[in-house]
Amino acid sequence: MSKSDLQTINNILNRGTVEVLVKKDLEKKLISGKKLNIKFGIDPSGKDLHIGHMVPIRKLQQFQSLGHKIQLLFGNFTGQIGDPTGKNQTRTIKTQEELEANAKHYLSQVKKILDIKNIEVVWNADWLKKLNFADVLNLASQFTVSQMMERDMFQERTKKDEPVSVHEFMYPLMQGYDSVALKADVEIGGTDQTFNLLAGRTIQKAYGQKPQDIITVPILEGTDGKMKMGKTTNNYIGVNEPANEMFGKVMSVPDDLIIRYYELATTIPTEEINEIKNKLERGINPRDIKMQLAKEIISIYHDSAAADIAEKEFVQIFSNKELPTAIEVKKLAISSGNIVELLSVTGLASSKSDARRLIQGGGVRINNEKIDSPDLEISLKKEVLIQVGKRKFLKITGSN
RNA sequence: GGGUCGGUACUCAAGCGGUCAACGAGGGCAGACUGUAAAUCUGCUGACUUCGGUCUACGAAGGUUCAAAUCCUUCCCGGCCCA
Repeated sequence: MSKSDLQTINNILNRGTVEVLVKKDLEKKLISGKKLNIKFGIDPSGKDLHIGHMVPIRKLQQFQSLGHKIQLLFGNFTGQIGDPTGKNQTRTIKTQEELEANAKHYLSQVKKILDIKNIEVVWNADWLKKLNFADVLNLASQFTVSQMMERDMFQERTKKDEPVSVHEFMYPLMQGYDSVALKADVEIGGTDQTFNLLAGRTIQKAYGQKPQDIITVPILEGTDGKMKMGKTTNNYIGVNEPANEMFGKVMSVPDDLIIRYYELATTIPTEEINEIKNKLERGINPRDIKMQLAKEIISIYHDSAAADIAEKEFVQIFSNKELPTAIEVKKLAISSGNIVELLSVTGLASSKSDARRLIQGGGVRINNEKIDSPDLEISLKKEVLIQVGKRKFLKITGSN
């Protein structure tokens, strides 16, 4: 076993993990060099991923680099029920084509980190839909109601007088049975998955298998630094976002999250991160460190050239308060128009009322001059530059 | 099945016949300051408007009333307690 392999094993077990159960067991397995089945479950809803989603993916990549088998499991069966982690909405059943498109979309995003040619993609409906009621009862008999209710989320919901449906108890059973079907040696998930991951161990034992080890990884906080990264909270950095967007978003992350982002969202070695930590403690401007971080992240999802350009652009717009190099140009089929109308049709404001509010709040500039009247008529004979807030720029030209 | 409490905007949460597009808080957006950090301060936060208003919204559908988020009826959904 090479030195770098040992390094990777150390990373697997210690970097960016919350819990590793059973750590000694897993360590032994890893050092033995035996090929392991590494399971990771995905909800096939076809969403766009953000760098928070990539935290466990990065962990998978570490396993992959040691030659272990990555089993990406699309929960097309479980997806119909919905993990109680989210809101208890009845999911619409998706067609086969939709599911496949979603999986493709998913893989196209994780391939920036994972070698997707070398993974096994599986669908849990393949085995779950074959189970009959007796099988389900057998699975259910592995747990007591109190054990189920121990799950923190159920506790919370009960405390808040929110409903918990019986079928939600089935979710960990199914996920656990998935581990049986895959003969998983290790399963990875966010800390919110701990219960489900542990259920896998119980159920594997019931089926006479050696229980999987589990690794839980942190849920990355979003750019607001408070809530977990997500689309609904609008605090995410999407992996498919343009480099400039990424740069700005990383810069808006609160200072005290810099190290966490380094640990969870980059491949910078731990020793270097410690150096950065030292620098911060010695009072270096966190802004400069954050710029490094932004470039680091962009290099992963774009490349280092794009990262440099994004940095220049950022300095230009926000430090020097100059215009961006490239501004989108929109052509309209009119020769002039009311400013409120223009803001609304170009999407710079979500409605005419919104446009009026923005103008009254002093957030709109035309050709670099602040305007204050919503009745302004704008001639489009020449190209007009509209700026809304600090970061929305648009050039409009008319029909003649 | 019985009892009881409840369902209000992105979230929490007031309001309990007119002054309610709906108090307040959080979030969001914009402005000042700044490092697009934090903290702080200010304004805005349903849509349309000839800026007079108009329309749509307080679980759903009906009804009472000049007037309903507020009262009545039925229905749907949920919590808790009892069985």
